[in-house]
Amino acid sequence: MSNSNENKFKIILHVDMDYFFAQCEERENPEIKGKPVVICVYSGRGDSGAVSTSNYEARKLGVKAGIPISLAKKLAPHAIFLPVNMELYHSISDDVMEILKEYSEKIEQESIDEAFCDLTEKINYFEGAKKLAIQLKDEIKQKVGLTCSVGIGPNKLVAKIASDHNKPDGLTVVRPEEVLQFLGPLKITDMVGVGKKTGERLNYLGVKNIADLSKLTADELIREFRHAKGIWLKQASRGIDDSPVEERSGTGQIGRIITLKENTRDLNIIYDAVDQLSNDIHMKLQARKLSFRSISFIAISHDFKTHTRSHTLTASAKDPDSIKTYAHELVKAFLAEHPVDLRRVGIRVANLEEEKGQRTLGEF
DNA sequence: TGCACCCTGATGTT
DNA sequence: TCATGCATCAGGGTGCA
Repeated sequence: MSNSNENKFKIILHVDMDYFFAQCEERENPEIKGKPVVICVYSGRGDSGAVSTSNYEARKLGVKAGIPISLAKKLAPHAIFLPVNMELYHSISDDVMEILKEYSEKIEQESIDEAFCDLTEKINYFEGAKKLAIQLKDEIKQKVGLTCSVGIGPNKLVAKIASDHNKPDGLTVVRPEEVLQFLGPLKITDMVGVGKKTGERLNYLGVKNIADLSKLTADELIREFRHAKGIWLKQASRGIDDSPVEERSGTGQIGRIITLKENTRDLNIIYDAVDQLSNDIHMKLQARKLSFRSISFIAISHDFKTHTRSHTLTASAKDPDSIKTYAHELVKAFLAEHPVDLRRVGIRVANLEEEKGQRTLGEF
């Protein structure tokens, strides 16, 4: 079957590193392999915190991303508990992305451990793409020492669901004519973009799997989820997705959030924390030569409610003092309105702009 | 009235 | 049960031509 002369579908590959953070740690300390490994984000309140991710041995015991560390310790008392080491994971991620770039110029890094690769121009039939995927998996295994799961489909949506279909160390190829058959029996929460909340609402409508979802009319879905999401669900349920694989120009926002040592509304303690976050944000902006035009203060109160206060500047800024000054104003305004103790505080900058003077010659 | 932008909270994932 | 740290998105509000 030839694609080049018909050009009716694309060939998209999605790579998803298996239990990434935990696998990185296994590579660094081979002696922990085979034991349950739990990667933790500690909040700084003793053993309090949440599980970032875990390996399959730990998952079998019920230890999965997002659960409290205290619960993880009850479920898997003999597991290896390690703090996150983002520096290591970023460095390994860079190595994987370098390999991926050898397979296509068109790649889109989706997160630290996932990426899309558009093979349409490289290969014109799915069997060839499958051979490339086997080669890619092997190269990552040899050079980086980690396994990954790969999905291949006629678009990003299907490729991503396919990579998730058979893990770890899996390879799933979904040809255009197999899309409906592949998606139909899957749970609605297997669909990218359908999480717990949306899943519950769909369950309420009698939808159990993607085939059920595809039977609902666009009107019914729009009535429940409003226009944009309704249309998207209708299309996605039939495996339709036109979004291109494109290099991400970087994130649209940069944020940092921390948990305070104890719940408080003491201005000095909150200012100290906010200053520390502002310095971190400043360093991230500097590293990427960006300035910002809007800034938010994020407050999670003692009752775990999230609140935000934001401010948009008339001109962009980048210096640490500006971040701190605006952040302090937002903190004051928030506390004046909310008589609550805060558990976590965060700062986020958005409307990011390339620093002036960083333009390339081509733009002149 | 339509549009662009802003602010906020919900959501998804780890 | 106890509950991190990020990013993205959608909906409602507001101001302006």
